[in-house]
Amino acid sequence: MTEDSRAAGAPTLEDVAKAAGVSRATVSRVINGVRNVDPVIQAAVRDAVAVTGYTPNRAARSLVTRKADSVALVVSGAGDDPPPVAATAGPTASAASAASGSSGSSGESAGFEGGAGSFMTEVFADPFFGRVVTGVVNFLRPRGIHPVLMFAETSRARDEVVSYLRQGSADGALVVSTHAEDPLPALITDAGLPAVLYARPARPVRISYVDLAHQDGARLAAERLLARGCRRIATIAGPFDVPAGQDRLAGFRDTMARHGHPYIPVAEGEFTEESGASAMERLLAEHPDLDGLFAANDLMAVGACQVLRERGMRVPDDVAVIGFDDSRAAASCRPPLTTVRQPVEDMAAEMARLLLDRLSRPDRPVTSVIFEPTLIVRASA
Amino acid sequence: MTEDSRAAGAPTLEDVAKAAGVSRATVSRVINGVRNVDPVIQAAVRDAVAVTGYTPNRAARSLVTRKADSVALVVSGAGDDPPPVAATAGPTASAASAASGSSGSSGESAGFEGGAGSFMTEVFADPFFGRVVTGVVNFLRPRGIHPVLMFAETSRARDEVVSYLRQGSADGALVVSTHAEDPLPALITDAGLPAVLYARPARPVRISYVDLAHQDGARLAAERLLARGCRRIATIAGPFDVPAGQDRLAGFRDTMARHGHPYIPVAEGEFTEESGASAMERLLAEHPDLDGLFAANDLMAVGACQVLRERGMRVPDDVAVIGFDDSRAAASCRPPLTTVRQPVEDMAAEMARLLLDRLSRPDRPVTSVIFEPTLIVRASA
DNA sequence: ATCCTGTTGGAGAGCGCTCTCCCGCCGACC
DNA sequence: GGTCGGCGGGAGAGCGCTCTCCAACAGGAT
Repeated sequence: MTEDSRAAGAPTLEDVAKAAGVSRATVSRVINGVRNVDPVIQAAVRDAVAVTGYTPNRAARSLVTRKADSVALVVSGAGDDPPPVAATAGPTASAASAASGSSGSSGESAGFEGGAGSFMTEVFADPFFGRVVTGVVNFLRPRGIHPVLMFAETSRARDEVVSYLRQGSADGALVVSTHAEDPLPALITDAGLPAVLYARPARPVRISYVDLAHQDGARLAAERLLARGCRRIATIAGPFDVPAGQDRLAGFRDTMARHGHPYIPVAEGEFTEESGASAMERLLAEHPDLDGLFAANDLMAVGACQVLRERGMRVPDDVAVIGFDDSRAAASCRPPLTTVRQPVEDMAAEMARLLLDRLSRPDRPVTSVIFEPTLIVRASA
Repeated sequence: MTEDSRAAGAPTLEDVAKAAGVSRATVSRVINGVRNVDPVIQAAVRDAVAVTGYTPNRAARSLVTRKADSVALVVSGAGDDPPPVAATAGPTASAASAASGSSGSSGESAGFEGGAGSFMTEVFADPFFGRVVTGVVNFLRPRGIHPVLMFAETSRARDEVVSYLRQGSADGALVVSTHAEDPLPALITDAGLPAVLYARPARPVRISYVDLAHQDGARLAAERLLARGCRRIATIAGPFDVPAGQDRLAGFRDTMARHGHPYIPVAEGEFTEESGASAMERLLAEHPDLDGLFAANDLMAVGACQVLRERGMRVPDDVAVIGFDDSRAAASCRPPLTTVRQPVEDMAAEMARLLLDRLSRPDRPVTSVIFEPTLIVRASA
């Protein structure tokens, strides 16, 4: 408790004003640095603030400014709605679905009420999300804005997100969908609430997003494999129902075709290590003489490398392997993975920038930003 | 925009009251379910709410209730203060310090202003934090409380956390320190703000925390190794300046001593895979005939296993290995790691419970909770 | 009938802040 | 010397909500 403040409660503007011998309005002006205030009075006010230990009350300020100075950082999934057509609900770029059945792995712990533990566990299993948080926080923090973490994996949870935003608890939302066909973006825009997505939504929504030029990334990978001299090249694609999966495959095929390889063996994976391993096995069953592989993400590449090693095939000597994302897994893989870097932190920061932009000028048209990938060359290709 | 609401703005209680033909107070009572309200009027109010599309304004509510219905989830580090004595600043239980120099790994990305990217990247590198979030969110969500993510790795950032709490933007803090000697807990309690820590602080602070009975966990590991018939047992300890490191070592030593092994080779690690590997090498240099190993966390155990494999020593046939934490790394290790399970999700949920408890009854004495670990037996021991 | 108790709805006072007015003062210009 | 513009400060009206008080009324006991 600071001393001479009134009964119990924290000091208010009124208290500071009294201590400084000025009006509330003047204190407010000094604190918010608005309009000219006599330097002498300014000093007096600052002293009074220090003496009283005053901190502005955020709720009161929010009430009148109609801004919360916080944004919702939403991790959104497909959820419990009746699935429309394809029930495959594959995870999107880089969000592992952790179908791993490894016994004893944490999973949902006992005594949980929500039972939604598994979704969150999945989300954090992939280092991708941590990179997003890093990028977002780095951008928001210097601007005095804080992210509120929310999960929207059920329709109930989605409603809560929308309601949270409508209450004015957050000024807007940064949404990372882990699944295609995520209904949340539409819900948010329908409610007229500002939001920015990570990655282009599967079905078009009038909403801004940040994405990667997946096709270009796949092109880089293809060119690298070809330049290395690989001639019997296959690819492990991401889920076909996810834009990132489609685009990476399309970009890879196009480039290969343009270089005289119209037919490329493809196995579909789900962006997880396990699915990468099994895809590799399927590929090898039909094409045991492969000498080059492009996996649509690092996790699958790691799974593929493991299978190759078990088969006694050396990477990169027998088979050159290229991943995608430049996740931590890529660097720690044996051998370290050549991969297409997705600048996740920068992209996340851009999401935040777009959102704040939108907040300050709501009239502005909805804009999106596409980032260019780069090839990170390591040992595997 | 909902229809018949007034000019532009969202509908308010007043609007609903008008639509329902009652007073503001009555609408408020219906919405908050307080006191008896005639069922007929209740229905009318609910209809009016539906018609107007009313959502209560959180700021206005917070202003009068003096509650934010949110808590700060703070990841705190040692930061930029002059280090007191030991400059080692080891990471605490389960938070990898990611000193990994693997080229090209994300790290801080270009163009960042804060430059604090690396701290966050480190934090998320360990699945531990994701488990904490899972536990916390699972507990808070059904109660309508949301976590605001904050990082407190510099003294500036710490001040911002305190200020955030003092503003009433969050009702309290859940603090996860990644380093010993973290000044944040003291700052928070000095300001009279409610908080709960994950893990007992290195220097005693009057603050509640949730922790694991590390010594008991170490005892389980020791007993398991002994029961297996191991007789030449060593341990890779955590940093000596971290309570978790000390306790796990003490518990292990005690149990071994009680079973006639007063001297146990010890190598200090830093809770990272790399430090575990190098500790293993040091251990083997002096004791090439080891047949049992207890590593103070899974990451170090994984590093140790790698070294053992490189030396041609089989796990568990030549050397039995036990880790600690039951992190994802334990399950995905080859061979899967026998480990001491730390129920992180439950512990995190308990943190949240303790905090809410404290918020509802601030007079209550500060209480802490210690969880009991369990041994998870897999292939490595 | 009268009184008292219990129940239910309304009036209105704030919560702490911002921001629009408005007013007083001073210097400048005619 | 008068008028006027500009600058700096105060007064006060809310922002949307909760909650205390009070009034109105019903029903039972006296």
